[in-house]
Amino acid sequence: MRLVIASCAVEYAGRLSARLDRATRLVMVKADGSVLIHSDGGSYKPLNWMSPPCTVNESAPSASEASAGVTAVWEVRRAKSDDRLRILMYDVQHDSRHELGIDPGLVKDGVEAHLQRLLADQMQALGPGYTLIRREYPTAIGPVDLLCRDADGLHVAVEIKRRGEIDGVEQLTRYLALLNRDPLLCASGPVRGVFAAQEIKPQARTLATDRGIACLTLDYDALRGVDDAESRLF
Amino acid sequence: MRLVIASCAVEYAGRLSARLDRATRLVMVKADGSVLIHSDGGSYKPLNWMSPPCTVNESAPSASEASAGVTAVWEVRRAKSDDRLRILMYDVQHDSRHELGIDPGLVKDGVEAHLQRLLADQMQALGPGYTLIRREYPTAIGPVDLLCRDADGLHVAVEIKRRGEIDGVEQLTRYLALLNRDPLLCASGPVRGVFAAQEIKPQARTLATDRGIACLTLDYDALRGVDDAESRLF
DNA sequence: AATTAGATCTCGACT
DNA sequence: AGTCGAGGTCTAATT
Repeated sequence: MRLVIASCAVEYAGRLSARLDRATRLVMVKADGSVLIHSDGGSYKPLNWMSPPCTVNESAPSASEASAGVTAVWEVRRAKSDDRLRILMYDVQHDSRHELGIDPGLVKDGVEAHLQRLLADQMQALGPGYTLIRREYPTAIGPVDLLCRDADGLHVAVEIKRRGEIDGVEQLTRYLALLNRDPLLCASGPVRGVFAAQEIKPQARTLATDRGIACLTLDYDALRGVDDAESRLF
Repeated sequence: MRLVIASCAVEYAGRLSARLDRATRLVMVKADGSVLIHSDGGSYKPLNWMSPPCTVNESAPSASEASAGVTAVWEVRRAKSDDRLRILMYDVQHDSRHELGIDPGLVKDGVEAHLQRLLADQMQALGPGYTLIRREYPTAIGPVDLLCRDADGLHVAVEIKRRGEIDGVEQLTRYLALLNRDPLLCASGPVRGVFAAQEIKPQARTLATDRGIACLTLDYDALRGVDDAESRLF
């Protein structure tokens, strides 16, 4: 990885055209040739960049560029497309190279799938007397996260989200409409819905309640803790 | 901006939990307190990060951490949420600080709005005899990009995209269905559709053609060139 | 402030 | 290889 702190101006031409007027920025060149131009604020998104695979070509400025103070011109071209990034370097304050090696990568945890697995293992979190029929119960419009039976023998469809928002409630509503047309499922009574999420937005909660859908806030750490404790018994 | 190249391990806890096992990476601390952890590949997205506003607290490792080779522990906390990023620093190969100042920011060009403006100014790009009725013609389901009349006096709805994909065709189809129920618009004949984009995906073109919607590939540079030439006349 | 739609989206999963 | 859906989405415009 090469790190350059320099006063620079940038032009990009690809899906759109964009330019950065002269200012001091970080220019990061990764081992795969990708280039990122960061300012000292904003978010994790660079001001401008070129995704790999691409090649960087460093050249001397033209006479007119040199007279304007440009000390080097970087041409970054993306392979297999005509995307182009032109960096005009003025004062270079810092320039260093570092060997990083390949990265083991990010290990994620706590995704929706994990919540589903944890909740499937811990039906008691839904209430006493719940039993799991199956995860990913198939319907014509997609799989229902969990299909269960409650203490009274009624079927319950559970939709699990990391963050419970209004479209999740809509999704569950569609499933329920479908499930309630299945005579096998609603023989003993209507199929109920439970909207389960780590965090449920007020709007989603209001809509769910209005539609007779119960809301359940999931405590991920508690679910995981119980699961760990149970697995330690063996 | 502070740039640190170090062997480090990272834990993140927030909407999800994630960790990075020990490896050499770039840790970037921006002036606004945000932290980005980059490997030597991937895209512009960091492996892990903390968005501003947040605070970085550097402390000494615990005895057990120190015995494992940890030289410093960075705790990054996001204000107004319990998001937490813990960075265990091992070998620090590089550590530098740089004053960047505020950035003038990216100036964009070529967005959908610009295409719309250019095409509205250059009705001839649609064909001979076209006249503009209005941009952003309002309907109950949203504004149509351009509503025009062709040489035969028939109304034409134009949907403009940078990249023409299938959902853009669906969008235009919905507009056309609505416009064709307006007796004022389809008095002289059915309202036609034109799907205009810098690049039209084969699937979108097939669907559009199948629905009797014409496709128009926009040459942004040509449109802009003509516009510039025209503005130079004044 | 809250909502919506676009993004040089990125990223992973699945077909 | 292409498509689809979600994202710690982010971002800007609009209500």
